[in-house]
Amino acid sequence: MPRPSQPILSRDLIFRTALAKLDRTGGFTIPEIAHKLGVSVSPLYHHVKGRADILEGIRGLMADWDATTTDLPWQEAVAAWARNYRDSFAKHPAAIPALVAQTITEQSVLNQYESLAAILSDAGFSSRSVVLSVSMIDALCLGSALDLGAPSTIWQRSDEHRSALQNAVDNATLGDDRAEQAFQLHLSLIIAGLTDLLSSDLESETTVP
Amino acid sequence: MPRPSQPILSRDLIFRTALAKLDRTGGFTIPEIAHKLGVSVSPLYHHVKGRADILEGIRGLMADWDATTTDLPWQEAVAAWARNYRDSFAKHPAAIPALVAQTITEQSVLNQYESLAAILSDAGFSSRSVVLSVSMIDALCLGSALDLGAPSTIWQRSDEHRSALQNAVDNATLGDDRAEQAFQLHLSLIIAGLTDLLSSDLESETTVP
DNA sequence: ACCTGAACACCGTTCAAGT
DNA sequence: ACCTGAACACCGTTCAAGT
Repeated sequence: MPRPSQPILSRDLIFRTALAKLDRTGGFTIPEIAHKLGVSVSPLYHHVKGRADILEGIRGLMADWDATTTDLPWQEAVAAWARNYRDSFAKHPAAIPALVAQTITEQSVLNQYESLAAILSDAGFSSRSVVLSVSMIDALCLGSALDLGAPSTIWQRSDEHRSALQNAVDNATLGDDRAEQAFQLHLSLIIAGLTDLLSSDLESETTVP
Repeated sequence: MPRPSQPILSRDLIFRTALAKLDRTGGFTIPEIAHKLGVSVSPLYHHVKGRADILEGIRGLMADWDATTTDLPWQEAVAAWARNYRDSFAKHPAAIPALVAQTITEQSVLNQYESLAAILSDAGFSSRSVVLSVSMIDALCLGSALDLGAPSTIWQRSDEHRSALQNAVDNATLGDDRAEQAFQLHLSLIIAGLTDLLSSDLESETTVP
């Protein structure tokens, strides 16, 4: 059974296979991927540097979003950015813990942060406000992503003993929408905060006539 | 060299040793802990169920906070809760990725969430508002903790090419305080949002006279 | 009860050797 | 260039056997 002369492997194929395994089983292993692709383990290392490289490739797959929807008011642009980032995680919740443990090197993702900073900067935010805003939006998206990827056991009802939290969960009738609605509200609070930041930035600018 | 009849090992000792290694090197291994404690590997399993058990033990050590500072207005109680939770992570940034990947089973931590829900519930928040509020505060603390534990590479200056984000970071003069100040502002925004939630909860209550 | 030493079934990674 | 097969240095976990 000779191998086809067409190359079997590619970085993209390896990344997609790993992401699929991650989605289905919550983890992946180099031997698993090799087996799935019908090759032995070592040729994989001809295409990727190692496990960390594969994880960064997966990050790139997930964050591959459509376009920088420009020409929007900054509030909407920031909201779209955050929603997009969170949704890219939401589609692959099982991948989140693995990604979150690893430093971002994937250029496309770094570019996304850059474009967020540009949106704010162009809107007139001071340097300090840009840094604080990006930090908060980053925490929002990562925190919400974790809530999706490994939701706290606190949200699952245990009939052991009545508690304030359990009662709230039972009565809230939010169901599966809990994480989504919390994200939406959280995002709107941050945008309101950014609006205030911008106002005081513009005020102190006029102080220097 | 006979072993002392005094027991050498204990769950607490194992947890502390593992946390110390985690703090120093960013990871730990069962053989490493055994070696550090001067025993072989297997007796560890006489005290802990396995690696996951050790991680939960570490979570318990970290979250072991002083007291439920009651008798505070709910805004301050919530702020103290969040600060306490975040700070407990901040002291052990290297442990965060490992903890965040694992479901919480440690009872003391679950109790903390419970006490947060009780604060809100007692203050008059509706069930829905309690669930949304706890979700947001959870995301805030976890997101900020990750920012501390594995800060994005975006915050490190690379002289490659000028960018909106790099310029902002260079000019912001926030330095090491970036994560701290972002957390503080973020927290105040959420508390402002909770205040609004409570207002509408109380309004709709009076609608039913 | 608490320990030792050895074993098991895995990892990720590398390397000589084939076509 | 791309693959095979085997090896290496590790893991986490278990178990018979000692005291």
